[in-house]
This record gives sequence, structure tokens and C-alpha cells, in this order.
Amino acid sequence: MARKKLAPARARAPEIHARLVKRYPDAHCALDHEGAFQLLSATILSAQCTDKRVNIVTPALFARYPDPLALSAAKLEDVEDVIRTTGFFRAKSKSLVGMATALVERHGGEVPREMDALTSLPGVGRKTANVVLGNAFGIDEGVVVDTHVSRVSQRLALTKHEDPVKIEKDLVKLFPREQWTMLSHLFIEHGRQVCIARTPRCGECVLVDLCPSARV
DNA sequence: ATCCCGAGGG
DNA sequence: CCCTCTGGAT
Repeated sequence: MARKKLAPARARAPEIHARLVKRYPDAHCALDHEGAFQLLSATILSAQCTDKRVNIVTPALFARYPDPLALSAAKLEDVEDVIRTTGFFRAKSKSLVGMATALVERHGGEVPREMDALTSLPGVGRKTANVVLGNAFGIDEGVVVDTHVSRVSQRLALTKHEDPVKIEKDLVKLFPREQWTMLSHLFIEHGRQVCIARTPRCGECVLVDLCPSARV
């Protein structure tokens, strides 16, 4: 069975975006939050953890530590008890308290809006910084590349890389800046519902004819 | 056994 | 580049 040769990524990208927008018109940040500080905290917790699980623990976290000053003064053990079920709880607790302390000491208790300042915070890498910039501040600084975005991009052959930074470089060249933040939500939603890691549901995928990995 | 909106350290 | 950190869901 001859597989139809697909167009290069550059030619498929606009159609991929259009179909996903139509398929997931309500795509949005799945981490419950109010404001940059809460989103920053929730995103630190999201490492190797489902957003659903993060949303279970954050209400208690935000109630107990409503602002950077309160979180900076928290005892690590108390934070660990609240966030334990999200995994990596010792490292995440240190990151949260360290992040809050850095906000108080270096940024007047506010979340900075610059990539360099954000990634200088404890426990904050490029992925987390992109989440905050895009969703709390409305700045399309880059594309959030999490496990879903990585997998979907590879299956669609929009990148040949596995390194998230290299994947992001490929994606920002394929899609216009004003689409970057929403693109992440679209890929994440598609990755969760259809382009699932173990058993992708290619039979119900709106991108089958644009995907070299499709198995129907 | 594998995966989930990663980051830091060696 | 590699490894480690961690619990819950499937």
C-alpha cells in the first residue's frame, strides 16, 4: 500500500493549526489559578504530574500561602505535606519556597515578566517560564514544550528532535508568533484526548491525512 | 510497566 | 550527555 507523500512541515503547519482550532475551540490553560504567582506555583508542581492532580492540591496550597511573602516563610515540611501527591515533593517544596523567597528578595514580591528573570528563579525552567509569560501576561515569548507538545510534534514530523529547546526552535519557525501560546494548548489537548502516548486514536484524529505517523 | 503541562546536578 | 527526584493513574 503506497503511502501518499506528505508535504513538508512548513506547508502543513497552517492547516494543522486551523483544524486544531476548529476541533478544540475552547482550549485553554488547564492549571487552575488566579494570577501569575498562582500559575507559577501550579506549573512548578506540574512536572511529571497530571494537571488534574495539580488542581487537587493547589486550592489548599493557595489558601495556606496566598502570596510570595507567606510562601517564602513556609516550613519545607508543611509545604511537602500539602503537595506530596504530586510527586517529587521534596524538590518541588524547595523550588516553591525558594521561588517565593527570590520574588520577595529580588523582585519586590512580584512575578517578573522577563524570560531571564523567570528562569533564574529556583525550579523555573524554560517550559515553566513560557507558561507564565503566555498565560498570565499574554506574552507570546515562545512555545511551551511539555511531554504532549513534544510527542505530537514528533509524530506530525514538525521536528526531528527530542530536546524540548530544539523542538521549540522548530515550532516557532513553523507558526506565527501570535499563535504560539494557543498552539501549546491545542497540542496538549490533542495529545491528551487523541494523540495519546500509548495508544493514539488515529481513527478519530482530524490530522490523519497530514500525519506521517498515522495508523488507521 | 508506562506515562503525566520538568528541572537541577554531575 | 547522563542521572535523580516521586506519587498516582492506567
